Amino acid sequence: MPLSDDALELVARRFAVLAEPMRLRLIQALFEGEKNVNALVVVSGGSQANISRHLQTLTQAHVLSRRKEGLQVFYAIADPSIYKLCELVCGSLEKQFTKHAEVLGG
Amino acid sequence: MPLSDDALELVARRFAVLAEPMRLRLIQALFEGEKNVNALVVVSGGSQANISRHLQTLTQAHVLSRRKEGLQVFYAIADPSIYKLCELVCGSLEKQFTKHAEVLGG
DNA sequence: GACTAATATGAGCATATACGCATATAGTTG
DNA sequence: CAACTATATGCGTATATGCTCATATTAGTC
Repeated sequence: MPLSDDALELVARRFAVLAEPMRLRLIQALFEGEKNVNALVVVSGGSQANISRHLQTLTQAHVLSRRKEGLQVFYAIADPSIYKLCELVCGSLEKQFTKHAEVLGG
Repeated sequence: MPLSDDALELVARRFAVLAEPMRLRLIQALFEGEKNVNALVVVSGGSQANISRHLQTLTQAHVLSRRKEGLQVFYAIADPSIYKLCELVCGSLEKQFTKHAEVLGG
């Protein structure tokens, strides 16, 4: 059964949220566990403003969760499917390169 | 071990390729099996030019394969991980809505 | 070779969004 | 309340990309 137009839009938006290197870097950093904004700024190498915006995007998409504690805000992976998504894509890309290497190697 | 910047770019691009509703519609149509461009134009409801462009994007990303047969060009799913990717995202979105419904329902 | 059919592509436009800069808001401490 | 810290946001700009229209290319047919 095909997905409706609305469903396709949602799925597309979901992928779009994951389609930015900086956001992937943040997600990757959070694989280690919950972190506050400043820690994410440091580890990602981005500007505070930009990181804040990306975190907002990820949170609105329910990829991350947000927890306020005094002055700080802690973010964490909220959607466990993210782990498998990233694994799948990485695996697929690896296969692609392996094939490429085989072709190049003869 | 964190991914390199280059790897993150590749993963992001991979997600970006899947971040368009029209491309998802094409992929979904191809779940049934190989189809030529015209069939995809009809089923997707898009213009011939636009569909051709999207097919190019998907092929360059190695998501689809391309087979020429006379005047026609047949496209098919080349990367099997696409199935699981879509399943994962759909499942995750369903969970989100279920949760939402629970909250709304009390 | 002229004509037709199937697909691809060039050009231009409209929209989305990532980023930087500056500033606003929320919370803490003196 | 003033000063400070941590995070968020308004605004402008640059870039990317999806779409359309027209046309090019490729391949088959008479």
